[in-house]
Amino acid sequence: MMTLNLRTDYTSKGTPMKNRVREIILHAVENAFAKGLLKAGTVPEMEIETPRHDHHGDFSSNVAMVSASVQKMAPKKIAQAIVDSIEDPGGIIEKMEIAGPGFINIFLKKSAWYPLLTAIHHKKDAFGRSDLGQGTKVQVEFVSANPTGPLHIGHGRGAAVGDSVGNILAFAGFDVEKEYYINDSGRQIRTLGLSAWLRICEFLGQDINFPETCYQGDYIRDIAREIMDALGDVPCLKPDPSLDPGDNHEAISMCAKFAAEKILRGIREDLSDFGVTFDRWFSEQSLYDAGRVDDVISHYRSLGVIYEKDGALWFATERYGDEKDRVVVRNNGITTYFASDIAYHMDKFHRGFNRVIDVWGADHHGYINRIKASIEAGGGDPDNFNVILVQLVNLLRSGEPVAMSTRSGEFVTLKDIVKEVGRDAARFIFLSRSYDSGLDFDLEVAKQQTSENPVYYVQYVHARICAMLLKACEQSLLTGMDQMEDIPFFTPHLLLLCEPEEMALIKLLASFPHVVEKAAATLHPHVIFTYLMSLASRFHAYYNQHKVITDHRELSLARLFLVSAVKIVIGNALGLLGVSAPERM
RNA sequence: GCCCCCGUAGCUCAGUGGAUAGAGCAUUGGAUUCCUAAUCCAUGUGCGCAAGUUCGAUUCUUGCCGGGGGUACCA
Repeated sequence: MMTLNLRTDYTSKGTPMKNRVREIILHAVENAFAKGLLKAGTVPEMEIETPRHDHHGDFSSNVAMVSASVQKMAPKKIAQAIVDSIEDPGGIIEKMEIAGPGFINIFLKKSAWYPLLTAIHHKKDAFGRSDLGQGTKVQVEFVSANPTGPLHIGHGRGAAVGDSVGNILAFAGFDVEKEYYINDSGRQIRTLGLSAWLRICEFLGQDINFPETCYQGDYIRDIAREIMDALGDVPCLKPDPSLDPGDNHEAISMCAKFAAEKILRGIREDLSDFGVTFDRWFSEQSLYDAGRVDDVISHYRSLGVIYEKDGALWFATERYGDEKDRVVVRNNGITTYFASDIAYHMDKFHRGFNRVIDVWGADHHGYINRIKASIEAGGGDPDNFNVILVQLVNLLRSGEPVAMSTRSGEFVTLKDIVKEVGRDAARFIFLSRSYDSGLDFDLEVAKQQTSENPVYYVQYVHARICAMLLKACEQSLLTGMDQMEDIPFFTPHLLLLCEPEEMALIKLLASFPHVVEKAAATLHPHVIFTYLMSLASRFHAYYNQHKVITDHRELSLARLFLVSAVKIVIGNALGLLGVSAPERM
């Protein structure tokens, strides 16, 4: 079974330019049918693609090749018939060539591209938006770390991915809600309470054997002290030599509640410092309190999907493709996490989400099938549930692995990382690779303000352009920073933009909406990263080769118009990744 | 054993059913009287192996090899 069984019924609108070319080609095929150059019929599924190489044109179509079997003609002859039938009322085509095995390569006039720059200035921070999602309600749930300890670097990657996927989907026309699921129920929370309680007893002078299964980190001691300060007068928190500390259930549950709330506040704060906020924090305990878990169990029991065996209750997930059936209530009467997960995911769909996306660590992949099974058994469509599995992060310092052990409590927290390397650098690196691959995160590299660090490479573009706009203002080329965005009253002579580097930049800007759609359709934020790197590279090359502000006033204005369009797109793309676009560096 | 991810340049990784597979780092050599050198330019015998589908496969399928993660009445 595919991990990411994506819905494919979101059709890309493509870029306006690509669509115009598509229409011209399709019209030419119809003409060729009418003229009898080709056998009339339907046009097979064809593509208008952006070729890798400039000398293959601005766009290229494989229509002749995919038509070969139907037409029973050589692709090149079909291509010739189509090219001979082209009509171009808008006059956007410079020339067409038939190349390779039968590609039709289309070269557009430079003038065809200029309106795009105006469009970017009009749309500003909305440039790149689309209605791909058509308002589909989608929930992205991510991080959802248990409130038993601080967030670590793996959570950081999940946070960056989930937040960015949410941003991208919203930009692509989905109605997005971001949610954090709090596992505030169950054994881990009890263990947390026990850990804190034992530390308290230790402080109070009792001889304690601190079990390995308890949380070892120093933060537990800090919390224990806080509990003593805040609740020291509560009777059950007094030492009682006649009672084994592990049996003081009242104290343990009081400590658990206090500790979980304290840790959760820390998590919220760390995420907020990381630039990640949620629309909703959903408590697992609230499902139990509302009886939802029991309801779900009895519901599925009545459907015959949950059955009793060996004193436990089992969910028949194997019927729906899982490896084996799974326990929902153990023979000691305690529910498993799977039970509340079923109720939780049912609740998501009941809340009206048409699509549910969970971001999990890759070590949880075994859960996908059972959750899908529970959705299908409940009459839902498991394809509306997607799991993004985020592979592990290797934390390095100058190429050497940083020792991390959750059990000993010695690990670098997300907070530490953000403090050391900064929010922008951390987020950019987390999103620099596909989450399908493991990620090396080197603290020293992330900290460096040099070319080795991609975040500065991209942010520098934005800062450089801002500096230019400022200079233009000082020279009275522009009357204010807003002037460039005041398009209805001012459009420079864009025909002056005719350098190859300028055309390359404009074409790259034109592809941004398509890049966003691709990122949204595949749920892959690194697509935005890759785009940013190539746009930044194009810009820096242009900057080094051509002066924007020159003695030639009209040319300067046209170039400022171009680079401020670059600034807008860089800003929009960085925003999707949750990275800031500084005005100076 | 079974499941998931990965295998592309010395290293870290993008990418694609098609026409000459890219970037960063590293190496070596260059560029600044000039809008920020956190920059640019030059520099490369690489798609793990083997079958299959296809007009065409690095891309899709299967098998194998190698790395990582999972495989509890744990979370």
